Amino acid sequence: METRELRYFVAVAEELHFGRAAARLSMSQPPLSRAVQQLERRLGVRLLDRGTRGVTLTGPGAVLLREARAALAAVEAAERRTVRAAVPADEAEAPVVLATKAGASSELVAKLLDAYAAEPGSAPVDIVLCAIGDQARMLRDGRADVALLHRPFDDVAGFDVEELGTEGQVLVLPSGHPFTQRPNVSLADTLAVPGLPAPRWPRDDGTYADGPGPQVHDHTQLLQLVALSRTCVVLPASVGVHLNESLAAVPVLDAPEVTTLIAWPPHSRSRAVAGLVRTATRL
Amino acid sequence: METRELRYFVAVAEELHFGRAAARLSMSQPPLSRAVQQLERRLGVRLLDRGTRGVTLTGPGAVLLREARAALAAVEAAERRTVRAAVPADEAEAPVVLATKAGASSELVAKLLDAYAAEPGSAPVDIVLCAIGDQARMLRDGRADVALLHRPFDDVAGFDVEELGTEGQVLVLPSGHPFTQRPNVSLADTLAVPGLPAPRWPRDDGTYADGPGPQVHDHTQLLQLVALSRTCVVLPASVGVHLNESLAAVPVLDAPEVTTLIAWPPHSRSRAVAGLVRTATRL
DNA sequence: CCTCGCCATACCCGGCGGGTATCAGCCCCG
DNA sequence: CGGGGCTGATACCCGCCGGGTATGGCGAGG
Repeated sequence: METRELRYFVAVAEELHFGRAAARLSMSQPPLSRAVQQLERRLGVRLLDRGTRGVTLTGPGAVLLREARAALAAVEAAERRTVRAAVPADEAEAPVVLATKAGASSELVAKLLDAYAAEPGSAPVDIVLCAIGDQARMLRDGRADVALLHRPFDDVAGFDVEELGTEGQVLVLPSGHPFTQRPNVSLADTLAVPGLPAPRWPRDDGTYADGPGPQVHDHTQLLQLVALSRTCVVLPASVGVHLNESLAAVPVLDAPEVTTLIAWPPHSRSRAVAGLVRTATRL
Repeated sequence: METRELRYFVAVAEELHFGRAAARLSMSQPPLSRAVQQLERRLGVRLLDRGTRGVTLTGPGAVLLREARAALAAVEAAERRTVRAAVPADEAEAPVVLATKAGASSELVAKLLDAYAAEPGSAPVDIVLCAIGDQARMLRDGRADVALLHRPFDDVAGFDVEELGTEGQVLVLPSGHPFTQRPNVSLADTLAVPGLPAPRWPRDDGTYADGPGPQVHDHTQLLQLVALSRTCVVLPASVGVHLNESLAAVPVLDAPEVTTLIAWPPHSRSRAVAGLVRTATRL
């Protein structure tokens, strides 16, 4: 299988429409149809059910969609890491790229960067602030060398990780909301706070579930919407320390513990990544 | 980057010789040279140093070799898993493929298979006995669904794993060897047993290190060579229980503990794999 | 029953991947 | 010190295949 075929199939499987997929690929529809047919014939597997109203995935098609995304990410990672391994030859030092969630764990990041910079022989660190869920993608396709993730929210499958610490969660509300008088709440309470529907996060494919809550993709945006009494949200306790006066946090007693992890791609050989991980685990 | 280019580069990088690489790819040398040049030009990176006597890898070239192998394994896995997702539709049940080291942990495997078969709704299990180090490769490229590995020997990077247990290690000797009189030995003793050089295992690329010991690639072969007084070896204690009379085992006091793991590819969605893992952790 | 939307088919063309023949550098050896 | 025999690079040609346009078939909806 060539990566071109995988890209074509992924486009069709995501759009569920040959015409739109062809447009996305900047090509015309017939060669795309033909390429997918050839792929199906070569594998001996029907990947798509062609209805008269668009297309649906078969079971094997769904498997291939998932696997093809992973394979394409691996190919992209190969390309990026090769190119990045080449530039430092003439430049001063290869910076290591650390991906972290925008608006989360900022004091942890600051401490980590300070401690690592103090290490002898440490490399410069580029920080990339990601939208929610993007860190894993960046790590997978080679745009980042190392990332801070939060279990159970982020998908850590396929990475090497070290745990950095755990914390409880709090319900973040606009200040003045009746719940802010209470010493704590339960998870059940948080599911249906009167007047504040839960926000909707992007799914892996970038679309949003249906529902009343606002669509959000990063923490800054989210906290702003909470301050505007548009939504409320359960977050790790550490976000609570720096909330401004328009926001309040109430501990959620029975929420699952959140574990902050430092993650890196398997087989990473970078001395800088190793140093960063070692520093982080000693914090 | 197309997988074809990656396959070409990997062939050249492994052979370090365009002619042999071309032969391995069943093509002639000039198009192969051209393809690799195009790849280098497109990436803007020198991957190989062409000397008059063959070829050597540059730093970025070594990075690409490692990344390209992983990417190609991911593509192969995508293909295999897609095809395998298709057949069960008409067949009775999709068998789940369990890879395990030939000659190791046989009683653990037997217990696992019995326990899993007793579970309601369990799928048939195909056992694949691998040469040393092959389980990880089979798992990576989709030939196996789940594998039993041993840390720190096998490379578990990139898999999801559960620990099944740990054990010490023993030195396996031909019976009658003077060391068999001792209650135990130290790791230092095992490195230079008089007359019994350590065996040589295949490296990742299939070649062997230089040295006096015999070349081995699986446990059966290995134990036979020990019985013939050709070598001796440090192995997990569980192999000791069923040694025949021509072999003897002595505990190695300061050898690292060996952890038996059950491993599966990240994002595995198979109900059978999940059941097998659940059964294994309960043993 | 007609029409519209969607995917498949038919056909053509240009580029590129692959082949053969040959060149150019370097080491080794006589 | 010069030639032969490795090595990889270059030159050139050809056939296939990936891409384009035009059109057909077919089911859903009005």
